[in-house]
Amino acid sequence: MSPRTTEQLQEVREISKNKILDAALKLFAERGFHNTSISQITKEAGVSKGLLYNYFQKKEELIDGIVGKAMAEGEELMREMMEQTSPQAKLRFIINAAFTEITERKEYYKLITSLSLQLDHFKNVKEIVFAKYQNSIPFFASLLEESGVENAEEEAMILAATMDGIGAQFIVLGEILPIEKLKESLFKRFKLL
Amino acid sequence: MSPRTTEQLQEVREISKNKILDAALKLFAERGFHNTSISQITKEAGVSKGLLYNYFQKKEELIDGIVGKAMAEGEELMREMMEQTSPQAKLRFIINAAFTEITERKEYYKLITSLSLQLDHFKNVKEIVFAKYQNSIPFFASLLEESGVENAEEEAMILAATMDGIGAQFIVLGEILPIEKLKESLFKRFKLL
Amino acid sequence: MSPRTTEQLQEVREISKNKILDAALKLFAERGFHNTSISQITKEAGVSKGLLYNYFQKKEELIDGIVGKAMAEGEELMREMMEQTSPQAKLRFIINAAFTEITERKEYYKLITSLSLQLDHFKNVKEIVFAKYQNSIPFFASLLEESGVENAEEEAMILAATMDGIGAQFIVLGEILPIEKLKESLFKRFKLL
Amino acid sequence: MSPRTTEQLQEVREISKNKILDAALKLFAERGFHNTSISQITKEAGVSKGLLYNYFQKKEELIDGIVGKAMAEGEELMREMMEQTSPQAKLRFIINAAFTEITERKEYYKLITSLSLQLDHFKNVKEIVFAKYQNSIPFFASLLEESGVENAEEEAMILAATMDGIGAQFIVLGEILPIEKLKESLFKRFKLL
DNA sequence: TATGAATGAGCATTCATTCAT
DNA sequence: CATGAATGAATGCTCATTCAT
Repeated sequence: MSPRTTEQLQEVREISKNKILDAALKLFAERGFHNTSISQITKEAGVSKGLLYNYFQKKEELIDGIVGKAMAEGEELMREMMEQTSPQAKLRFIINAAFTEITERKEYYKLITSLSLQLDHFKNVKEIVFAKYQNSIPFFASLLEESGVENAEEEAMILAATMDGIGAQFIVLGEILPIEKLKESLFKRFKLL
Repeated sequence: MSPRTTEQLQEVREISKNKILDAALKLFAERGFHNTSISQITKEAGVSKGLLYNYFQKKEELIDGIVGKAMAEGEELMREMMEQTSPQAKLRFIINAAFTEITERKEYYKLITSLSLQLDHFKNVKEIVFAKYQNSIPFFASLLEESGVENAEEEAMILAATMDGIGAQFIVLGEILPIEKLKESLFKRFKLL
Repeated sequence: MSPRTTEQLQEVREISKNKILDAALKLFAERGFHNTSISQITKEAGVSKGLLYNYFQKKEELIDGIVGKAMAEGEELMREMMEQTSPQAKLRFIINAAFTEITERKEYYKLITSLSLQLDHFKNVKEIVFAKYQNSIPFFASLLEESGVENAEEEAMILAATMDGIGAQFIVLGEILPIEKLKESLFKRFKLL
Repeated sequence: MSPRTTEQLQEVREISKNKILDAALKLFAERGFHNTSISQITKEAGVSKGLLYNYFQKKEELIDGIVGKAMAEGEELMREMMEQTSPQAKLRFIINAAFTEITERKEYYKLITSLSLQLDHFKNVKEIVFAKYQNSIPFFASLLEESGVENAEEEAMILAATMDGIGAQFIVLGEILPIEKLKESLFKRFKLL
């Protein structure tokens, strides 16, 4: 009855949006974007269709939200990484985190990978990913350089590609891929042991 | 008066099947599997819906045909590679061929990559891909070993992952990725220059 | 401002469901199940295709609804019959009601008969019909027995079969069949005059 | 090479037509008219689609052929019956034959019954069935009369209806229906033992 | 007579999206 | 802010029918 304050409203909005986004993420990861209907999402979120369309004007827009969340999590990881002291420790931290992501949140990782391949259809996401890549490479390069690796920029790109490749192969091949062995290989190769 | 001979019929069928498969490949590559309708395929192929369903019982079955074609092309490439004399030349050939595929037939490569990520939905394809991987790695390993690379099996897996990763990144990033430089890096790294 | 109450919603749903069921019944009766399309039903009901599928998950499910209605009407008839005092009056009531149904709602009766013959395809309906038969025979038998008919169970079965047969023949032959004369015969035969 | 005579051609035509009709009958009986496709029929008959359409211009026309066969079988049965000497024996023969048909060729009987209900869609068949009924009743009546049954015409109609009803119920209820007992009842009722 | 490739209208069904309440 | 009934275009797929050979 009593009119809510702007902040309260804002908070309510945020809660609803998150319920929806969580549900969408879960279902997209489990079943893919095209095999998930808005109905399923609203049911999973315990929310009406109308409400979903209050916050997201098109199904595709949910993707923006999901990628936003993924990016935020990435930021958080970066912060944790910065607490490491040596460049080697930082690299180890990143690689470990990536491998954990790949193996422990396989479905989610698969979703993000699939979405990346269809970036043409998700314009908003595209620039975020581009920026991410162009920021990361120089940073990794500097870490590698500090670690004493030559041709650091090239090596950084190779490192990034190799990790993406391992991730992609793990999605496809699953346990056939000896992923722990591959991680050790990487550590050895970049003198991180 | 008399009906066509079995060979004539066979030929007619083959032509129609190929028209359909070519159209499907083109559209799937351009727009993705889910964003391509049967109507679009038959229109592109200049053929009726009914005819498509004479040859392919479900939309998914088109994938089998396409992957079959891709595999056949792969076989052909393998044969060409075997004409190279030294192991280094063979590896160079493979890597060059892969990079050519990635850059010159980007849309097709993207399709195959997308499909791979959805292997769960394309059971028939799955085993083909698994077999392919499990045959390739030992073969690459033997070539690397003959080239004087240590830990050849591990390195073969890393090489495969790196190339897949470069491919995936190229799909996403396009010309931003300095793909020629990466190729040179690989050649250097595996002593193939 | 506020969403509709549960009761309002329930009512709206019931109205729509009935519009659809009425249209389906009419068209199925006129043209048969297989010769009636969902489009025709929704057009007749003045409703969208989507709405029909909100309430009935498959075309076959419409049959359940229709049979449900028929059964409900049957129950109502049974109640009216029970108001008759003598067993003869009860039997007369049932036979009269059946003949009225056959002649005055011929198309509907034809539909129910057709559906019965295809019970294999309408599993839900099957058990209802089975139960109906197995309950009715003993009841008719007891009425006949009270009326002084010997071999009441056998006679009840014969009576039921004869009435079904008259109904079936009326569907096929129409006015050629001297249905009033047949009714009189039945009444005479079972001493109901 | 040598041109066939008119009779030979005629014979070939008859053989093909019969193969098709047999296949159609079998499949319609097993799966129903609407659930049987022309493709299935031609496959079952070992014949091409084109040939089928040489002989039958529409799917519906197959029904004419099937009913024709059924009628021919009926004629044959009538001939056999006429070999019986007493009217009682003739009636017993007919009733026995009908019960055998119902129980031993259930699917076929079901098909004929279903078709009868849809006579509106199979115009050609309609008049045949009408004629059949109008010829049969007086004949049965005369047999009953000779057997000493009163109100023979009425009783003949009741007998016909009862048998049709038993048939219909057997289709629906199957073994639940004590069909042997019903037959005995009929024999008793019409003094045929 | 006989074949089967080819057609395309038509069907059941799905689902993103809207809007009155 | 929140609801869910309602929409209808679009989809994958079927099948009676035609016709060049």
